[in-house]
Amino acid sequence: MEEENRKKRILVPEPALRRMPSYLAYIKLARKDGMKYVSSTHIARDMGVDPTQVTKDLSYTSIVGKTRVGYEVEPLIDELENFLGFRIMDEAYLFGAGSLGMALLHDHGLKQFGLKVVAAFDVNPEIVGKNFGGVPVYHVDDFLQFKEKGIQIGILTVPVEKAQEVAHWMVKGGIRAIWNFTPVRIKVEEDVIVQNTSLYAPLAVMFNRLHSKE
Amino acid sequence: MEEENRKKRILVPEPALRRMPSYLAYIKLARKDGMKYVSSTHIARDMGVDPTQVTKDLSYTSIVGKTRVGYEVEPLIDELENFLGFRIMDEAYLFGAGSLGMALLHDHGLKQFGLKVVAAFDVNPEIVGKNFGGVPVYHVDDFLQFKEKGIQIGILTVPVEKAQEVAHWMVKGGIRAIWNFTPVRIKVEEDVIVQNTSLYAPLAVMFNRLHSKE
DNA sequence: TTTCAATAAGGAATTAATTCTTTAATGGCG
DNA sequence: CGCCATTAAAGAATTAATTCCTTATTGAAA
Ligand SMILES: NC(=O)c1ccc[n+]([C@@H]2O[C@H](COP(=O)([O-])OP(=O)(O)OC[C@H]3O[C@@H](n4cnc5c(N)ncnc54)[C@H](O)[C@@H]3O)[C@@H](O)[C@H]2O)c1
Ligand SMILES: NC(=O)c1ccc[n+]([C@@H]2O[C@H](COP(=O)([O-])OP(=O)(O)OC[C@H]3O[C@@H](n4cnc5c(N)ncnc54)[C@H](O)[C@@H]3O)[C@@H](O)[C@H]2O)c1
Repeated sequence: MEEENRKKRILVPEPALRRMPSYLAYIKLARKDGMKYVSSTHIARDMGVDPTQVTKDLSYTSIVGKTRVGYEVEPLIDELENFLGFRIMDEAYLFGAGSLGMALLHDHGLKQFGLKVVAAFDVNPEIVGKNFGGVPVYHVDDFLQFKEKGIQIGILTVPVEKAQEVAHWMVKGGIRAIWNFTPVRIKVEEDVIVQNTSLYAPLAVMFNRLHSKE
Repeated sequence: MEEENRKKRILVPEPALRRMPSYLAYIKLARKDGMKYVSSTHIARDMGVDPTQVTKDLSYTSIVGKTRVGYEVEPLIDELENFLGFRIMDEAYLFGAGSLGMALLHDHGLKQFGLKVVAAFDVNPEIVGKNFGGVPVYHVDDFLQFKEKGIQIGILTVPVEKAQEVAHWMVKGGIRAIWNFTPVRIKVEEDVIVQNTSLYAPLAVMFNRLHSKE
């Protein structure tokens, strides 16, 4: 029983987690409009989703709503940001400081969501040794020396044909969670977390839906 | 019966569609390595997914595999690209030519996936009237004049507080599919396709999984 | 030639996610 | 004060997605 609990802990469903930032964004807009309470009904109506889904999603957090009025805006924002991990600043390494990697390096938004890139790794001699927005770029071969720093998150923005190899290297150097921007899915040890962010995957869905309308 | 068919046509599951580009990327790598055949077993092993899922996903296309050897690489790439709509060039308008919008405007990758941005719309007088990489920027107020062009796809990269309003405007001007990059979900007519691409949503999942490991 | 291991593919079973239903609470209105 | 409409929340029912199971096929090895 206990073993089961440890292995198959009840996780928050991934679809719910992925929707939560959209609630957060909505509620922040509501705050800007001076609203004190928001209800799942209103959230749902404005976002075009099912109201019980909003309720259920929010119930995974420790937020409790008030019957007849909904959720109090300020505490809801606090709780959501905490729950989603946007309030604790996690440090991360970036692998592959090319056009996408550089964009992320300069992206102010990341910090707002609790992620701070503290170093980048690349192979290109033109950028290794330099600094970009205060973030130093090292040669990827030297990465293992950074293992003791204990940083757990790695952003993968290398060319697709290097993705698997670099992912392996990342794990070897202590990375436990990989934010993968390459179009391929990488194979890593089972306990390493991978989140794929394929920019173009939504296009496949969009085209399919659009074209299947005749 | 027929009515039911029209309304609730059997669609390819969205999760399957979202995975397909990753198969495509993988198979292109295989081709580069000179492989003539790939099997779902190998794809699955290398990508760390279930082999029957690969088979089932590919079965939504018209591809047929060969027992004992797998799928022929060249036809599989052709069929996948066609099926995903990456071979037909769709034209699109971009709304909000800010930092993200500009990046997409200059993104060479888009064309590779069958999307061509032919015009952008903004309100900023500093960029309205100018050209960026051959793409003219018009004032968003003038958008309705473009309706007759019949372009169906719109990319939404305006500030979050303008998202709903601009989305409405897009639909009014004939847009039938919105690629939404803002963190909020927008509400539009039921027959308008929306694909949300929230860059930071995967972070929520990653943090949750990482932190729930104690 | 025969056997065997690897495979696709269809359908069944299972699991996950969403939507529906019911209940209880309560603020606002008459 | 008493009703009513609105809401959260828990659990049931439904639907969607994934994984498992079975079958038939076939290239390669013995
Ligand atoms: N550019 C985009 O808009 C975009 C969008 C979506 C996805 N992607 C994906 O992101 C990845 C990177 O794209 P990009 O456009 O930035 O490519 P890029 O070529 O501009 O950048 C890749 C970087 O990785 C570095 N690199 C190569 N081998 C390396 C190694 N072994 N270790 C560390 N670094 C290494 C290169 O030196 C380069 O700086 C690709 O897989 C691409 O498919 C890019
Ligand atoms: N920059 C990023 O890396 C990033 C990443 C993920 C998501 N986003 C989201 O994408 C959106 C845009 O981000 P950004 O960083 O490019 O912002 P930005 O402020 O740089 O750009 C927004 C652009 O929209 C224009 N605009 C404003 N009102 C408009 C209107 N009514 N019609 C047309 N255009 C209008 C502005 O003039 C500006 O050019 C935001 O919602 C943001 O949350 C941005």
